[in-house]
Amino acid sequence: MEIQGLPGRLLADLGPAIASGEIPEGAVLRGEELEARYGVSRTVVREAIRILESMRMVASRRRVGITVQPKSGWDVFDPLVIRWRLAGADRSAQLRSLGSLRVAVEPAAAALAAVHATDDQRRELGALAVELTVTARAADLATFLRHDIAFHATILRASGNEMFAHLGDTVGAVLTGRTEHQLMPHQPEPYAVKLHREVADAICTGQADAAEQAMRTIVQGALAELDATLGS
Amino acid sequence: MEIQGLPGRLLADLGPAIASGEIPEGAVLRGEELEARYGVSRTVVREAIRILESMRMVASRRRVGITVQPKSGWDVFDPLVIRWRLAGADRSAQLRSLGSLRVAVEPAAAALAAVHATDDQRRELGALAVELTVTARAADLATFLRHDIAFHATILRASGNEMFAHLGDTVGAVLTGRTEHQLMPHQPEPYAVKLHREVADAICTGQADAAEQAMRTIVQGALAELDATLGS
DNA sequence: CCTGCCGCAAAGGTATGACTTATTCAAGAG
DNA sequence: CTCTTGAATAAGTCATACCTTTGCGGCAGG
Repeated sequence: MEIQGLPGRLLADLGPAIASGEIPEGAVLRGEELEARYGVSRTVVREAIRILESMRMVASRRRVGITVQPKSGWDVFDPLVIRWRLAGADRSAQLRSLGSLRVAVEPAAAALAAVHATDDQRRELGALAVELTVTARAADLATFLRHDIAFHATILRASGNEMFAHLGDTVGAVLTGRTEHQLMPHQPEPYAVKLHREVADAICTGQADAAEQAMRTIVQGALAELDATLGS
Repeated sequence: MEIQGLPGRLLADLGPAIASGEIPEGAVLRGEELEARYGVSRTVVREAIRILESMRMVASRRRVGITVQPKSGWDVFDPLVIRWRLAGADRSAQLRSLGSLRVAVEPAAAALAAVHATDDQRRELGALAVELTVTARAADLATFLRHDIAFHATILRASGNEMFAHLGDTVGAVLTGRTEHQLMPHQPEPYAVKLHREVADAICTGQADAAEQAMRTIVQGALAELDATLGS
């Protein structure tokens, strides 16, 4: 999953630092300086920088150096960028953006899933809905989270749209993040769990509209809760 | 915008070749071979490969080489990947995916824009709606396209959500692509143009629901037309 | 004092050779 | 037949040299 080797270590250090604003927009890094700071060769520095450049987080120009680009230009859909932002000072802004994205995408995905899901996927969703209900009653947050992530990822995958499917990991990161940072009630709300069952039912029985509506209620609720917790 | 230098040239060649399936999944490239084929040094090859690797299109392993990864793992939101796929054999699949994404995102963006757009952005939208109406009557497809792209990009930006905003270029690529490949009527449909005016009106007057509905009609229409043209 | 030309120097870009390390595969020992 | 071991291979890293672009300062001329 991760970028390997020494360039990976550089990236794991520079990426979060830039994402969090610790290295601010407009800052200039020199390759030679990075070589010294990390005790690596030019090759390694250049490869790491190239990757950051392909994410539009930095731009490297001759006679100037490597300048940190304005946040507005970054590839905000890049999984690494999302993770780095979720980990740092930008966490709440990133959660808000992703919240809106979920409100847009997940209901549409649920509707498509009701039409396109395979039998296995429908079975899987039914099973996950049951698991969610049980672990919610038991207040087993860790297991609940795992199944919740699987639930949403399965629907995104079942939509049959590759782009939706790829948001599965991102949604997973959101759910993990909000659980880790106490942005959720200690025990999942029974109403939310009921809605998950409704979504699963609707998808299993091929009711696209019902699936879309129930899912919309879920993600709108999540967004509202987020806004409430983070303040406005 | 583009990746510069020799690695950029490598990328511009390998990326489309992989995206189009010309270099199939599972194929193995050797660094040394690429050096020879393009007449460049290791440095250059490695940097290009690193970028493809960060897009999850290839993976490089010792003693094995550089293997092309299954399409299902690619960073399908990366602008380069999208462009490469739009340019090659995958064009229709990519257009379908993006069509669904638009149906999900643009109505939501329109609703948000009705609330968050600045005065300048509302003015801009009004002006663009007028331009669309005029150029549609004149059947000036090139100008129409330019304004259409600006229209959708402005709404996405006005939504206030950075992730939506970044889809502006992608939507632009879709609109350009379908015009270039005769996936559109020779003269824009008057009804579609009317809907654009409705969206602009609704956003200018802050009517989120109306904006969302009109926009949904637009993008659903575009998707339906696409499905009809590409066949099923 | 301002303007424009010119050349230097600083920084990234590319090339290359040597060396390191991980990993596959096959040969040989048990 | 299995397990171990070793050699071959390809990527990973380093150090160095040289090329190319470009910003800036100085100098000449207006």
